[in-house]
Amino acid sequence: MVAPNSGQIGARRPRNARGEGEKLRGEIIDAAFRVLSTLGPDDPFSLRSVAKIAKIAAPSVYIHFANRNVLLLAVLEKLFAEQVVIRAAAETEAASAGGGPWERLLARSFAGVRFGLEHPGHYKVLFEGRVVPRLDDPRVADFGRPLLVRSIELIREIPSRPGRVSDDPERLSLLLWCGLHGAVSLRINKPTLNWPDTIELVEQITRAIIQPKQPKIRI
Amino acid sequence: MVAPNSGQIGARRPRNARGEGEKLRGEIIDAAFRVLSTLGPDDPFSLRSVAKIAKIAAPSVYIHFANRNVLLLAVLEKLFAEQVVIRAAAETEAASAGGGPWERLLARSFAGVRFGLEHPGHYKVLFEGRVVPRLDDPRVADFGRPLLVRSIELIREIPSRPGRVSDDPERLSLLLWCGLHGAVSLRINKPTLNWPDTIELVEQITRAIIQPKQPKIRI
DNA sequence: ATGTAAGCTTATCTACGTTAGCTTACATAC
DNA sequence: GTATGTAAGCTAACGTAGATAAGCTTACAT
Repeated sequence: MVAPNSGQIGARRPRNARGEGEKLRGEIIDAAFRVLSTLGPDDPFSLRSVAKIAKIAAPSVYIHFANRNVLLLAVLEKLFAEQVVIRAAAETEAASAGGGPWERLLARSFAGVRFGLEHPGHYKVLFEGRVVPRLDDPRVADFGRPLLVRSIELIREIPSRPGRVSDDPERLSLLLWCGLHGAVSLRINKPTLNWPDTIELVEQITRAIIQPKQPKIRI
Repeated sequence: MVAPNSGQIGARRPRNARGEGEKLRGEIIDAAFRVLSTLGPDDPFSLRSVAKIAKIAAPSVYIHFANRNVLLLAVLEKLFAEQVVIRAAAETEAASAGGGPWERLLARSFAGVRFGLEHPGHYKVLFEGRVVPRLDDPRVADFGRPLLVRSIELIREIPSRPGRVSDDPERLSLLLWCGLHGAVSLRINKPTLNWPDTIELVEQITRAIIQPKQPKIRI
């Protein structure tokens, strides 16, 4: 007879009460979430590592998810939903501190960048196509698009100096995303470059693209 | 008895002549190069796939490379060296067409971006940390830094309008890299966004960061 | 004819996704 | 209070793929 929870040293996880089996579903998603956050830049995402974190046997994942890809899709949804919340919270905070559209946009930008630097594993999954579910679920391609929408609205409200490279808020928002994403991605992937302070970096990128009338910043 | 070149359908590769065994080394690197270029965003880079492309048996790789990581390092070196050449060629072309520093910088930017869009597999290896050799070779961290140096020099020579977000050419070059890298990376990873023409994208990003006196562009 | 360079086969150990079917313990019925 | 159905999660096993070690085969230069 082999020890339970094959391959583990730790304690067996207490079984959920009868009728509460669905709890495990959430615990598995949480475990997958944690696995993704600690994944090296080139490590595979395995179901078995998820099971280990969740302290369950690998096949128990199949009780709640048809296969690895379905689990992955669920985690991706959670990750993107979290992004929406994080940025909205940052914007709300800036607004309640009296910030106008420029300050709010900056707050959103900074929140996104800070998240990426603090959670490179998740950032890579979200925006670098790291760990893709091999499903042709149409949702996958459009995850993340909502993040752009709010940015367009804010840009529309920001009074600008002359010298913007485009008059189209949608274009500006795309350019801004390019700059910010590039900053996070490069900083993660080329950490030995001569990186300035994050706030300064975000402000310079956002200012270069948006060219707001406002002069300096706090946040 | 099993067929030679285990697992292959194709013909056996002609053996190198005596004394020319080193040729295989180059062929293996080339094969690895090709494997990387066709790798999906989340596929593992395997020695066996390299061997298959090189039409040799997997263990034959060990004749020339101590292990998978050493091979990877060799391919990375080749990839980065190629980048230097590609950009230098673009700059030279712009220069011989009478371009000044602004046109040369744009040419370099465009060459880098176009490369990324045409070779996303390689781009991800170069700049997104996709497939990392698990070696603490100090060279790995600093691969790519030389690409920045030339950009700094050019920026120093470009007359600018007022309104730059920084006076420091080194900083500007970093910001520019962020913008361009972000554009390539996002375009690869979020292809369903509303992407403009590549030249326009590159020009807008470069112009926003550098704020050159020059008005419009051709290339 | 033979030594040796060039590349091959075989084999081992590890890890993965996934299937099949088993164990355990609680809630209810008697 | 004992039996039992079933929910919850487990073990065992299969087939695939990977990195790598050990040693074998083949054909050319001498």
